[in-house]
Amino acid sequence: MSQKRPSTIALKWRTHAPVFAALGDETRLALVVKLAGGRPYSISQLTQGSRLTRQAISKHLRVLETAGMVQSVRAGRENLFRFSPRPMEGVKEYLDFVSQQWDRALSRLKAFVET
Amino acid sequence: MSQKRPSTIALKWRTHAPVFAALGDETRLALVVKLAGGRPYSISQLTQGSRLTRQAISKHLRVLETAGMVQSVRAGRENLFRFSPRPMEGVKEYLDFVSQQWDRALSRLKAFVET
DNA sequence: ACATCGCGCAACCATCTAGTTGCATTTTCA
DNA sequence: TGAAAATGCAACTAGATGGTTGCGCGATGT
Repeated sequence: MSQKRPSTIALKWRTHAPVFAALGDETRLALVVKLAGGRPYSISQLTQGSRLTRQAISKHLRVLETAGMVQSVRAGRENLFRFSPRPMEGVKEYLDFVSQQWDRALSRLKAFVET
Repeated sequence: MSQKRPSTIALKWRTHAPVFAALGDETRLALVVKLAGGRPYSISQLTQGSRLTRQAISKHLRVLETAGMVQSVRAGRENLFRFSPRPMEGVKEYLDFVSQQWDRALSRLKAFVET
């Protein structure tokens, strides 16, 4: 948890923003949660229980795939999608970085007030 | 080991998705990082150094504000914005939850393979 | 062999979004 | 008092986004 990852993180919103954007849709967020359960699902399976069309789900999966959060493998006539954790880890690091920034700012403020 | 707790977290993408969406834009992500530095900024100050219009920045700040990530206070003729950490904390929790789900899935898979 | 399942492609549509410009309003300060 | 600064409000545009429907095609199972 305490890896010293310096300023390489700071200016990478160019790579992180698409991941956040991919998570910014309720449908996609639900898909991510389901796939993070470990089991791969086909498009039709993921469509089951959602009142959306198969095409809609398919499009959402494409978005997640281009964001790198999901990988697809063709298995016969069906296309299996499985979760891919790396982008989310990157995004978590980023949020931790911002939180740290904020916490340090508060500490400085507190130190200043107490003088 | 299956805690029946997670329903408090699991089904909250309805509240988390807007925060992710707010972070899903490069401009807004940059604004968040800047404001997380601790110091409050006015709209004009935040516009400085960005090739966007003041109105564009203003709109982005509105988006961040309705997502709860930023709070504004009127100070004379200028409007000061400061970072608000709670939504980001919630989102971090959520990502941790998904990661845990994934890690446990991997553990189960490993245990299964090793039998 | 053939019906069916799962999928991709394409067109189409409505709405949202990011951005602009123009103008009005309030606050500051010389 | 009056100019300039900081903001708000409104209208508008181009392009992205989320969703649908229709059709065609390769894989599957009986």
